[in-house]
Amino acid sequence: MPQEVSAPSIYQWSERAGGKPLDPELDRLVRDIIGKVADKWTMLILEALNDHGTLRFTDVGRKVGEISQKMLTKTLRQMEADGLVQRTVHPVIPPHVEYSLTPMGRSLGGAFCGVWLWAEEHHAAIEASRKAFAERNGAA
Amino acid sequence: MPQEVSAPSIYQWSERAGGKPLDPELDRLVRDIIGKVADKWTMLILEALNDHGTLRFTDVGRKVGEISQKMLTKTLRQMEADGLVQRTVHPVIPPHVEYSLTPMGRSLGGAFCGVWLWAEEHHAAIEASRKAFAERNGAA
DNA sequence: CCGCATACTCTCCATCGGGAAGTAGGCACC
DNA sequence: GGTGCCTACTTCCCGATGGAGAGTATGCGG
Repeated sequence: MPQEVSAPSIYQWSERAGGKPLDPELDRLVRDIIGKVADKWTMLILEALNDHGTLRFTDVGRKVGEISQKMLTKTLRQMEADGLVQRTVHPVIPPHVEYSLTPMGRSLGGAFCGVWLWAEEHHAAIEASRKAFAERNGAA
Repeated sequence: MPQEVSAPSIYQWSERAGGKPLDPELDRLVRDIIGKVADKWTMLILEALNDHGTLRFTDVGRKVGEISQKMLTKTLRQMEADGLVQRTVHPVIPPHVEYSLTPMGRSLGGAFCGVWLWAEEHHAAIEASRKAFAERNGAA
């Protein structure tokens, strides 16, 4: 896939950021962050922890619903690395680990709020669009 | 992974939606939508089309940067099905296909604006957190 | 005839996620 | 003593997905 190596990417960002040009390295970093956090599981976990405060591993899974232990582990670990959640390990057996949002995690949850609202407002339109698309394309 | 079958999921949504209870079927639909749109490529394509208006297939790819033809095709198709983009086919050879945002696509782009801003504001903190996490965990 | 353009489609292969089960180790109960 | 329970992961098998690269159709121009 051909790729522009000139300013358009910088132009994009400068528009959104109100005129502040960003260098390609920062551009890559922001994309990496988006690639990590703009993710269904991250969003659901942010919501679960935002709603309930501090939760243990299995409780996070319960609140999120329908997530494999593997994805839960993976996502929580990424979020911990990114500084979105705080993981507190108690030195006991059985293991006792708690997760809670950091202030940065909470602010990301706030940023995603509009997206959740958008999905709720537009679900009917999307469903209708999908139906029309399927009919136009003779899907099974 | 155990899963709660009772009200908590409804409780979550009702909080965000300001008291409006949602049924499990709607819950599932909203999650499906989030799973489809809360996605790096969708976000980047939304931005590219928002910035540049109408673009041809290869131009979308150029503006987005570093995306495989396969992912570009797949994502555009999903967005078309969801009603986020309009795909206009001209009956010519070589093929001439244009993509542009629908009003709904534009509104989703607006909803994601806060997330982009968040990533730009917090990239340094995330980078620092990742570094500290790597040191704490003896990563290679 | 050959090369070019475009918007996909296809192939090979590496990576990732789902589903299910395994693991460690203290505690309670029989 | 043996067994089961608990928790937070880790591991295994296998199908799904994405990356890289090339192929495809077809009219036009040199």
